[in-house]
Amino acid sequence: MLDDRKLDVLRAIVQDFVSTNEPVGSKALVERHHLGVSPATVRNDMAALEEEGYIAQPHTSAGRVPTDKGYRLFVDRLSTVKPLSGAERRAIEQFLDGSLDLDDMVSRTVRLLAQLTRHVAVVQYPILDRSSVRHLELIRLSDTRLMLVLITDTGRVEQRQVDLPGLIDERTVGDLRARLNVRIAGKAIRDVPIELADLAEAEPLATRGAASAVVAVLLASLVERHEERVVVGGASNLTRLALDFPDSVHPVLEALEEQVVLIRLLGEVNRPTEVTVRIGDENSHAGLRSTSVVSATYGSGSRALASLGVLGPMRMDYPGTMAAVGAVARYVGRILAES
Amino acid sequence: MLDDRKLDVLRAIVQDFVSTNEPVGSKALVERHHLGVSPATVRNDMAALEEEGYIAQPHTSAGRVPTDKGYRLFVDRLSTVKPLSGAERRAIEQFLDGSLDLDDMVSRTVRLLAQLTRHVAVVQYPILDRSSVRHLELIRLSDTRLMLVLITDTGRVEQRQVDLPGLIDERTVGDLRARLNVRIAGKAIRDVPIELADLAEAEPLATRGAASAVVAVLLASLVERHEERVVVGGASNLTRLALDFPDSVHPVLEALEEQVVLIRLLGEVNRPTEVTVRIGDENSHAGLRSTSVVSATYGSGSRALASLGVLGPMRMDYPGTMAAVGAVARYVGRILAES
DNA sequence: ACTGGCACTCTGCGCGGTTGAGTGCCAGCC
DNA sequence: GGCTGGCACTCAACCGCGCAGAGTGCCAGT
Repeated sequence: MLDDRKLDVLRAIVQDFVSTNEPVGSKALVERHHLGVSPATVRNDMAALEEEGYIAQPHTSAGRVPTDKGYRLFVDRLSTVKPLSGAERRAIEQFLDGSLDLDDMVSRTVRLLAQLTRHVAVVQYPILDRSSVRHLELIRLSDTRLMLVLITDTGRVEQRQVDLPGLIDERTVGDLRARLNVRIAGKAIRDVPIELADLAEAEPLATRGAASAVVAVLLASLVERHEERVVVGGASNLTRLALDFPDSVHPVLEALEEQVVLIRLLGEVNRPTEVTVRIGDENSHAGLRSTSVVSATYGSGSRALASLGVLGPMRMDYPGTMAAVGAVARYVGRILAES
Repeated sequence: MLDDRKLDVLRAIVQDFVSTNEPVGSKALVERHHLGVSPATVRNDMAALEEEGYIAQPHTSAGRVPTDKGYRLFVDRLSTVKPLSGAERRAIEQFLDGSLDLDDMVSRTVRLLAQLTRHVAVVQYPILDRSSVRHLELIRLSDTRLMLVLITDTGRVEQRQVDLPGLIDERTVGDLRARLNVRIAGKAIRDVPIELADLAEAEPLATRGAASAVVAVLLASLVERHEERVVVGGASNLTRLALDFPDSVHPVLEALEEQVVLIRLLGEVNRPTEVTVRIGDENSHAGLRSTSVVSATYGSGSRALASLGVLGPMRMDYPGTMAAVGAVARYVGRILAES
């Protein structure tokens, strides 16, 4: 049905359209690519490709444009991974190596991705659920108030204030901190609720109230922060390519401001570590029907922590973008594993 | 030179143009406002206003449009503060009252401002320089590595890792922590360098290396974070009003992605607590020449901590926006003072 | 000092014709 | 059977034109 030459034609159409943003005609095709056949032959192939739904024409007397399905085939079977240039490699290292803390690294990663791909970058913080406890700190703010600081192995820091039912002194705080850390330091976050389930009961009467208040706040914070944080950058790249978005960039920008949408966007990844591409209609959110998302999960070692990626027009340089996203994800993972 | 009626005419022009986004003509003016004079008279006044540079016409045979200078006069002398509606008041309280921590409050504030004003919101974190130390925590990650967590009275948390020159045990960490906190807890951040200048020398020989490493990292983090954090939200409001930006929204979006620009934007505020308006050319950044910025400082008590505001087209509802920004700033300050 | 009237100036819009790129189809050729 | 050159056809984009309408500036009159 689709012989090799037809696939060549599709590949050529995608490449030309990506670089020129104009419907590509049979004549232009044979001129720019050495297909070894005449325009008329290409026209026949194009008719077949259109029949199958890989390309379409905006109007009768115009050239062809790839459809979602066409891009999909291109990404799956017709594109070869484009290795990063040395300069790009170096940029990644230089950009990320000086990171001070997790916040800093995430914001650097966003800027880096946006700059490298010239698209909108989206980076998710390491998911709390998949991290483990490095340390839980209790700080006495007043006689009846503690601050609770949870530090994870991925460098995330969560803090909450706790109002206590009674007075507490510095020494009792120290004891409680020690007992809590014995129980949960090094444990996976998702196991913390189990580990702490019976802590309050085991406490001496004097600290039982304080202990259960602390545990309550801690557990609550682990649950509510299930909504994970996502950072966006490079939004100005949208307006630079405004003409690629038929219904204007407004719905896209709106979608980018909803954390929930972004999390779903990155979360729908199937296979970890691999670079995933979602094209046009494959995105569940209505406002993103004319965009493509290239994402990858990052992690330290074999553990997937969260995802990052970029979002751009369907007309994008898939091989280059996929290479960049993959490389950044790997590098971020490596840095997290080291720290 | 500018009698009362001319000012009335200018006010009417600004109001009409803000609501319709079309050059306003003399006839439409007398119809929509009861000025008590004929179009011809208004035309004479308009000619005078144009002479003085308060209004301009896009082309001959079109109506008039306010200039930067015209908006400025409107804001300074012609507009009356529009009180917030009860619903708006309630929205502010409900939105901000449930804040969990500083991060959460800042992101809520951004969303609130964007929603209330329907413009792009910009919120700055409390400036480190103007906060004081609540507590400095040292956490032993390994034999040669500490994590340093600085908590300010405004709820900011800064963390850094410190590599030590030698081994350290849990107890020594505790001693060092105690001595550090005696020195700096409750002190203004800007005084910390002075307080710690001679700490290492006073330390017992065993911990001197560790102490000076910690102090070095701490001081470095206070200096480098001089670049303060700013959060942006509601960028999709830009594209909603795209036609208000003659040179497209692209340069505006670009400017919004540069922290430095944003910090300058909010930092140029002159008098604290009051709401400040910067119109068109009054903004130093080139990309923001066709925007207006309404900002205010917020603080707890009498101390100004940082600024927040919104950015929108010059054609904006100044009285309403100024009221909203002012109210949010006051409320944020109140919450910070309580916590 | 204000008003009505009038001539003038432009932008925006709709119309029709032209251009050119691109297509589909068909008959002929290898 | 597959490829090619030729040909008629289609349709968006462009251009020039004239018209309508909104708005102005100016002037003479009240």
